[in-house]
Amino acid sequence: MQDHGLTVDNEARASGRIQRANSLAGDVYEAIFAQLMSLRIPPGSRITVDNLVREFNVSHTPIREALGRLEGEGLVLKTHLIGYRAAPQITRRRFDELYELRLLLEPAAAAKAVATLDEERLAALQEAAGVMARRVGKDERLRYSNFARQDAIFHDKIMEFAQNELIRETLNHQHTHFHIFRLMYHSRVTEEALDEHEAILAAFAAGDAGAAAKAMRVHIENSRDRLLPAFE
Amino acid sequence: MQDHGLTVDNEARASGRIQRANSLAGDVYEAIFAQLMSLRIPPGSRITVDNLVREFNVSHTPIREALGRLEGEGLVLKTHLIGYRAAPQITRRRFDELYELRLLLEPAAAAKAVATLDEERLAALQEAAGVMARRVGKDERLRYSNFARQDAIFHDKIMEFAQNELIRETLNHQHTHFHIFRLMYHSRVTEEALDEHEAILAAFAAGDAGAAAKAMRVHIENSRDRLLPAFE
DNA sequence: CTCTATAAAATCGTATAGGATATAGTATTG
DNA sequence: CAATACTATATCCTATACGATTTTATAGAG
Repeated sequence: MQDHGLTVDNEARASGRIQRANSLAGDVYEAIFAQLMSLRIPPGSRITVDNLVREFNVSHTPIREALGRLEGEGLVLKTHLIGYRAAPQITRRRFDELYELRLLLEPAAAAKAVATLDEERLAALQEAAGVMARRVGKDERLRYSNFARQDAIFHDKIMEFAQNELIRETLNHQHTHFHIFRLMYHSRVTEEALDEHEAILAAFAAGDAGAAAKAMRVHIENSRDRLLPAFE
Repeated sequence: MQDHGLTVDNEARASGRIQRANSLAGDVYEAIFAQLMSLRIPPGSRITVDNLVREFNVSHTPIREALGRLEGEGLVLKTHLIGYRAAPQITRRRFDELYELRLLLEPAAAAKAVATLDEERLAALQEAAGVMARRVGKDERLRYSNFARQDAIFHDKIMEFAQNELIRETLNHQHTHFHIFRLMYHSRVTEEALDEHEAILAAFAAGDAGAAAKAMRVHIENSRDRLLPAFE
């Protein structure tokens, strides 16, 4: 048994659960994915198999398989006899397209989610909205990172309640690219974003589908406008 | 040089174009993809690496890489120590979700496309609408296959004119799954579908965005209802 | 005859070595 | 100094071996 730096699941073995350890290829996939999401591999940079072989202490085979999978997800590009590289940073055009997509899907989802809400779900949304974490600011960078994560959860929870897994997956997939973009130009936490989340919550609490859709639309449009300066 | 059965590009060599032959992994990917799309590998069936090794006369490495890519695209699933298998047939739930997604995106795209139309584009749509090929029926199965292809082109062209590549890619990606579903329960060509295409065309020709959106919505809803019996 | 347990076969996952080709940098030559 | 040739590096692909796991076949017990 070789010692590669990837996470191993000892818990599964210990707790008598079904023993189906992850494949090495799967672990490698997650490791590279994490590096892409954390910008340790910046957009557009080259990714060589040999470097990963040295870094993870793992053979070529699982690495190629993992890179293939990342290619299929569009997070990594491949050129024959050149090699792999991280997907380039999002363009202005792509940015606009993404927000157009979000505006078509998320307000409708918000409206649809209203019908499925109960006490418990509302509470879950309330927590995810990040209203609590509002004034926990010390390290600006860390604070932003928390905000980004909570924002993602909030939107995803709404998608979950809207009961369309396909749309939810589609948006989550796009979110990975968006996440990287947002980290590159990591801004500060905007109080407005939290206010907008509260506005959406209020519409949910009131059970007003139309208001929920509108609040979501306003939120997304404002979000877009807040990020737009990154392209200048 | 080994002799595997995969397509090689002699044209590139002949025509003095930039010489960048596909990688073997790329060829293998396309070969497997084609087999999935043509049902030679039916939904849910196992895909063993060794079988592909024998079939293509290619070593493990490029095959694993190609399978990884297909996994990333969701066309193939992998279970550790069990192996790969083709993605299962679409469920009723997924079917509904897909049509909900289409209804959110395609009518809006149709409306948006209207503004970009000119003579040339209208003609392209007219051709793709399949009005011409209406009465070219002999072999029912072949005829349906033609219809399916033309239908896909028609919808994609509209997405192209709507100028949102992200949405276009998203729908195209889903279409691969849909295509497989439709082939499994391959029905007959419905004259109604062609009528609906003409209705969309008429709205386009009139430059009426609202009517285009509505015609598209009606078309998608009818398409859904026509396929629904497959689940009973 | 059915069920269980063991053994054999098939498949997957991993690792390693090496040949072929393309790119890039360096050195040599005109 | 410029152009060409060569070397080093990196990549892709192949081949092969072996361990681990699952599946299948077979034999024995109830």
